[in-house]
Amino acid sequence: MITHEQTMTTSEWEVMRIIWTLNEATSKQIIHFMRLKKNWAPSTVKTLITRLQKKGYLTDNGAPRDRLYLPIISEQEAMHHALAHTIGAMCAMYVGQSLAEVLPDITLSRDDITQLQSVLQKKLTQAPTTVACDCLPKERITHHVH
Amino acid sequence: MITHEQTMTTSEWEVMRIIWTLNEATSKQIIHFMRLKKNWAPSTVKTLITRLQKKGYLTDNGAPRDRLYLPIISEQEAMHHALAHTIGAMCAMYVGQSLAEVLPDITLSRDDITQLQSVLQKKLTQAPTTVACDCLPKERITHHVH
DNA sequence: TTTATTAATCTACAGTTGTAAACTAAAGAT
DNA sequence: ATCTTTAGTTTACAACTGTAGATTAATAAA
Repeated sequence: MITHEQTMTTSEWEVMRIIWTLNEATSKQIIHFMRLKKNWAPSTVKTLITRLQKKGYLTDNGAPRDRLYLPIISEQEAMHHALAHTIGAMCAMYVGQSLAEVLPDITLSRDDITQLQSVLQKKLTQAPTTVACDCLPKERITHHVH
Repeated sequence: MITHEQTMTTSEWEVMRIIWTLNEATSKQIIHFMRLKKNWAPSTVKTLITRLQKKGYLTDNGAPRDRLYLPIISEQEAMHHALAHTIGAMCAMYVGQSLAEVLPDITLSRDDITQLQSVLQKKLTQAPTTVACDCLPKERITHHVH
């Protein structure tokens, strides 16, 4: 099987959150927090770190010991991608509704809200009346000549 | 390894979109559309259908042939879950910003936008000034008595 | 410098996913 | 009633994930 797009798994994501928040971290720190969060064994964390490096999400400062691991992609970038990816896989017709359903359960700051409102306001002028379902691929109609 | 939560994979999701849109479908129809969308072999689609049934996302009308497959969960429900799941795994502090970044690239109808705006307006009164990062688990501080 | 400690690498292994061929059982055609 | 065509069931298999023990290589301690 040819692997297409390299995505972060949920476990890997958890590890990245620690590192993003600390800006850089030793395996010891990561292990510490992941034990608190998920009660993972140290080796589990090590494995995840290695995989994240292979996937190109993480580097390190090359120290032979007490090495520091550093994110290659920022948390905001990663979040942007993840969100765009999730939404991109969905039926365009229901995306707006879905967002409206999910929003009430999300904690947003006053500034977030005004920011979002302004973005929406800008979109309003260009907004179409309806959004069509895009779940079925276009049937390329063949004209049967006879 | 004990499997925790049963999630739909992206490939399974593609299959579900077809069925959701047709309301119910024969394997023939699904195979047809998945060939157009992904150029999958018929058996591939069959496998996915079986897995979706095992995971409880799909049933069928029991016919021994030309069987109809029916979704157990609605597209909107599934989308709601997926979106909540993605957002739930993210740093609370940046969710608002991420949404604001992604919104411009999303097609929303005029109604969607006003709907979203009204939801946001309602949230505004209760909204906090800031949202803290929740990437690190709470360190339970132990008081060392000596 | 020998030893104990700890960090990093290697190996492991079952379950999931992407991808599909082979086989079997209905139903339609002859 | 037999053959052909489909639809459904089994089997396959490599890559990816979750989860972690075993081994080796640096350091710190004795």
